[in-house]
Amino acid sequence: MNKIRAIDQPLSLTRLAYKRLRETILSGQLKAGEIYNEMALAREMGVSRTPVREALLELSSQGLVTFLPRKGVQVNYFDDRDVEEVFELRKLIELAAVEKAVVNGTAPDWDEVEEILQQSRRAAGKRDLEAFLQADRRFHHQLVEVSRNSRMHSILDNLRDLVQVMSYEAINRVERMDEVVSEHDQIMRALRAGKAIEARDAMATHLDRSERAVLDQHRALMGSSEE
Amino acid sequence: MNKIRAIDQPLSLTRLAYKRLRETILSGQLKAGEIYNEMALAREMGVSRTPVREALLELSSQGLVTFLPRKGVQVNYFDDRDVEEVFELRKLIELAAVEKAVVNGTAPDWDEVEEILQQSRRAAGKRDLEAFLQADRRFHHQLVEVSRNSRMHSILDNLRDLVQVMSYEAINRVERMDEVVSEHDQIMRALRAGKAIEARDAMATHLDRSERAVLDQHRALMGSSEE
DNA sequence: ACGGCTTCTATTCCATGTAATATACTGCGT
DNA sequence: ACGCAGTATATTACATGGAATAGAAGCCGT
Repeated sequence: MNKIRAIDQPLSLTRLAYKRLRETILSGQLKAGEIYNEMALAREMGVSRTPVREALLELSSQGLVTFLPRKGVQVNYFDDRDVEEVFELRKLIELAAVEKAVVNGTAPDWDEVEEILQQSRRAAGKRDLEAFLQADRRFHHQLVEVSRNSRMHSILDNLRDLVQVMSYEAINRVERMDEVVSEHDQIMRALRAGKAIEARDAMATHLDRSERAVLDQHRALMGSSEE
Repeated sequence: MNKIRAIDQPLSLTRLAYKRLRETILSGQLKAGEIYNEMALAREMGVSRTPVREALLELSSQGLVTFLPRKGVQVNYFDDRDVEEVFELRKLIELAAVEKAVVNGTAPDWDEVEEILQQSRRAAGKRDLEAFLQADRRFHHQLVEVSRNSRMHSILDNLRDLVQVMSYEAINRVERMDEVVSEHDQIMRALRAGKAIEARDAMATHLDRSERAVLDQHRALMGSSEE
């Protein structure tokens, strides 16, 4: 052990504030485009301004909020161009990841992914959006996991956050949940069969469809989110 | 204009502290592995602890420093695995970027890149490391620029920072400077000729060689940077 | 001499105070 | 009624104060 990686910072108010703020943004409780102020946020969570500000700083460098100098902190909103940029990156990373996964993956890895797939299938059956999103996230997460590149991993996590705020309710359409499950299934089958090209193609199809779903929703809401 | 992007934050002490700290790290003035403390850094640059801390927070989320809870802030050091991770990502991004560049690039774009190449050639001739690094950076920067994905851009900037601290003096070997110029030349020629595959291959070769140069230097210094 | 306990110190982490500033509002003059 | 100036207010950006804690150093007993 000659390397000190990000040490556990078990409970720090900054860390806590970060987690809570991120969740409230991802869940849509803090609305995109709205401007909030540090003091109010701090009061609401019962800590001082400092840890809240530090948490917001981190969220800012992840592209979730923007500091508006003497006005407050704005939860970012996204246009079509943003969606395209994010999905372009996801394709780069995740397509490469599945190809690597075919080489690196072992049976236990596949069993793990299979288990996650089961969870998302159950969640889709119960129409449990929260659980579904979580399982969906873990599925993609796990595939990048086997490619063993921690930086790729954290970039992807960030991109997933962006996708989630870009489209909190896009996936809510019931058909899409089932579609996603079946698309994941196809990826999984190709992976187990060791077919790199097929796996890659299946992932590409999946990401393209997800992108389209997000874009369609954006268009549907057009005009309502203008400032 | 319906989109407020990162507003200019013209002069803020935090921004200023960030720039200065980043530069001192990239230039090796703050040494990898060493632990510094906020107050001393703040005193040295004549501001209070707050802006310095906020700057360090940002550097931390970019992976340049690590907060060690009651000890100080450590400038990150990197092992072979880190080098591999970073270059794996660079390849993903930059190879895709050159392919897109062939499609998107216009004559003015190529002229701009050519101009940058000239600068790096001159810098290499004069053995001016500082100027060379800057031109080298601009070269890669410009190629990603034409792919018009701002997020890809900022990720690449971050990766370049990491490469620079991983190997401040690696490129110092005079042969490598000349090699780099010639490798860039080859990429450039393929781009102008509109040959996507060749451009991609040339970039792949370039990145592979750069990675090797960094790894070689790491191996050469083996043992001296152990803690 | 050495191990364990205690004290001290350095440093972050969090809280709060202060000043600058952009925006909104109010009132007056025309 | 409308525009403009002046003022008030809300909010950050920055500074500083206070508390907790991890690690080092010293001390005592054996």
